[in-house]
Amino acid sequence: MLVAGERSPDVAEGVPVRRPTLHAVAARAGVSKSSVSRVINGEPTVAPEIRQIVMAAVTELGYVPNGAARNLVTQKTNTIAIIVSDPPEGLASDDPMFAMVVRAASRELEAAGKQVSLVLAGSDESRKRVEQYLAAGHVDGAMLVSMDGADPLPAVLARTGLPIVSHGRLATPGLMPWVDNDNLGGATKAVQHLLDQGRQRIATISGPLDMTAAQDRLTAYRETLKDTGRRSIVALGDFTRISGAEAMRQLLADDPQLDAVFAANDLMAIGALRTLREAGRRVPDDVAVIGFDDIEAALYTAPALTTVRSPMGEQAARTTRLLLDLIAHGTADSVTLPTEIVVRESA
Amino acid sequence: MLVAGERSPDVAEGVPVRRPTLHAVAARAGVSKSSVSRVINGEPTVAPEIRQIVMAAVTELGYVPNGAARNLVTQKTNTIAIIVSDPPEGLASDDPMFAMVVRAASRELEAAGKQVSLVLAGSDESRKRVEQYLAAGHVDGAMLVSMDGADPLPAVLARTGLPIVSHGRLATPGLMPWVDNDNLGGATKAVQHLLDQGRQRIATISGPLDMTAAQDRLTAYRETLKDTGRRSIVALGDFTRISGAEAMRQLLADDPQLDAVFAANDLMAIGALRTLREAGRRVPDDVAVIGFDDIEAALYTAPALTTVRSPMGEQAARTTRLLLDLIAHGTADSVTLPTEIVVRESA
DNA sequence: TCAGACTCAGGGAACGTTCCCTGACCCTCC
DNA sequence: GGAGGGTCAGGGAACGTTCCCTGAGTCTGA
Repeated sequence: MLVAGERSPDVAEGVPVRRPTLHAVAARAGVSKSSVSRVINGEPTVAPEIRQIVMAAVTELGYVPNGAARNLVTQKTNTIAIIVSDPPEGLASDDPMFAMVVRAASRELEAAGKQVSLVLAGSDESRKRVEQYLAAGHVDGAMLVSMDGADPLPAVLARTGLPIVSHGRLATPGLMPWVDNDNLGGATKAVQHLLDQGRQRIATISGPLDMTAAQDRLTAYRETLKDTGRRSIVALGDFTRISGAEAMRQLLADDPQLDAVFAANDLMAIGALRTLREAGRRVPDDVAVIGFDDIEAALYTAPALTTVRSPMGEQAARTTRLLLDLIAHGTADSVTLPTEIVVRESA
Repeated sequence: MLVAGERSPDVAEGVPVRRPTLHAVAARAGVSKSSVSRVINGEPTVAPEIRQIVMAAVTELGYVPNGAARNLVTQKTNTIAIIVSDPPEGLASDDPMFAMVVRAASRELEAAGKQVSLVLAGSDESRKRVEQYLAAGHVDGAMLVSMDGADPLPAVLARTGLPIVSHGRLATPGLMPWVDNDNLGGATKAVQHLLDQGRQRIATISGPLDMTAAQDRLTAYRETLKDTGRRSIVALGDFTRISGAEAMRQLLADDPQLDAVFAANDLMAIGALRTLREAGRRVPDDVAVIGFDDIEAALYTAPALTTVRSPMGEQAARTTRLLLDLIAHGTADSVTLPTEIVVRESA
């Protein structure tokens, strides 16, 4: 019942309503706040009848423990930061990798009862903020996503002493555990597939070379070709569709006779496909195209894209579990996941 | 200088190092913690020399204020929740909308000095957790993304009294402010474009009808066609590529004579394109295809997709600012953003 | 029957801030 | 010269939990 002048705790009208505290529940139930705390936290050493009385008071008042107070006293937050290096405005903002990774990691963390704090590390000042944020004890651990080699952030964050892992191997080894794909193996398979088809002039569209994934894929391309005495034909992209389209134009200008392209990711392969279509080259008859990642869109290109499957969702999930392990046991081992080739129409 | 036996505060080796507190800084600087607090928070009523001494102690000790303690006493967290309804495992996990919206919103929040808490609301139990999470005072406000009409979450959360806004209009009006596209207008333009081309049998692939965006787009399709005396040909999708491909198959079976399709989003249009190609229909000669959203991938289909541009990034940014307004002023007005048609090759 | 162990509730000190309030000190002006 | 006002530092009470410790009460076994 509401007495005149009282406010229903459910209704907020402008004035913020103070939520009930442990103390209020204790008073309502006629027990100490220690007992209420014990009930809330499911401790066994509490009499069934008291538990029942307390539970009744809890539901009656709609009590929910205050997070900040809890965090303060327990010195943990139950929160994990996902730190994504944010490209300058506009670049690859619909990146399927972002969606897959963030989503898969969030699911895994949710399942482990952790909350997710998403941090975009873009400008230099925001990097400073990230460091402060972690140091402020807002999170129990962090997961780095798609850091490039030039980025000082991993080293800085590693020094905080907080448990941190990386999604993808870092340029600087030993800083923290990571989970990566077998980029070397996957790219080798891709190029080998083109060779097996009898392709003679095999070009590649590389990713940004400050990222280890791009480096590895380029290295494997070069090594594999070298063994056959063929020369490398390389154009540089940045993992976006448009950079793939542009790089393909350049490749066609550099070597009009090329008959195959290995793009370091599917997005760039999709861009390359468009350029080839505009240039009147048939795929795969005139030019074979192979990508990397096997994103869902690869199934819907015309022709459907042959590519290397890298299990992005699983990589994210494994990275998450790696972090949880690190938090729980203080140690965790890096993992490399296998990749496999998926042959469709484009090569 | 480190005395033997001491630990550098920078280095953590197994044992977690306690970070310095306000108290420690005060002791180091030889002032009270009140003064340190004032310096940290940039209050003007502090003598320059004291400020300097304190700042020196702060940098020397590497002090960063503890977030939990701050949140506890100030009753605010500087954190905003982005609550995304998470589809059952696997469904549209590379959704470009997810990436765009989360990214744009995060950028805007970052710029406003807010932290982002990403919450995936999937199963029923996780919904319960979301409610508890908000009630626990972990965030100052929340933004709902792509809630379907059947979802009880918006109503439940609205009752917490916390400032909440919705990205996209909700099925239940009046619950909270929102920012939406002009779906009605955009879909009308799309269908009108097909009519203007002289298309006779215009079908549509609808989105999931428990979402207002899908409803609006379908309604506009129906209304626009009704005026011309044509009959509606509708297949149901769920906004994913594969559902678009499947729906297209069904449409072709239902009416082999159709000469145009309006897909309620680009992803489904992309799926439809594939089915049409497999069925040997030429686009746009035999069948015109038009999508909705103008995602980046629409530029890379063959043929390039004609579509309706809905400014997803701006919608997310506006939704974010709406929330910040709501928090600051206690009130905010819903917004509808204009849409425009983008004519490419497919229609 | 009584000591000792065991069970379980309550009191109260932390956790690390912010912020109100008091009061020291200096300056100005009558 | 002293009252009054203004500036600015320090003390300490919150904020809402957890968790250690004490102690009341019950049970067991000699």
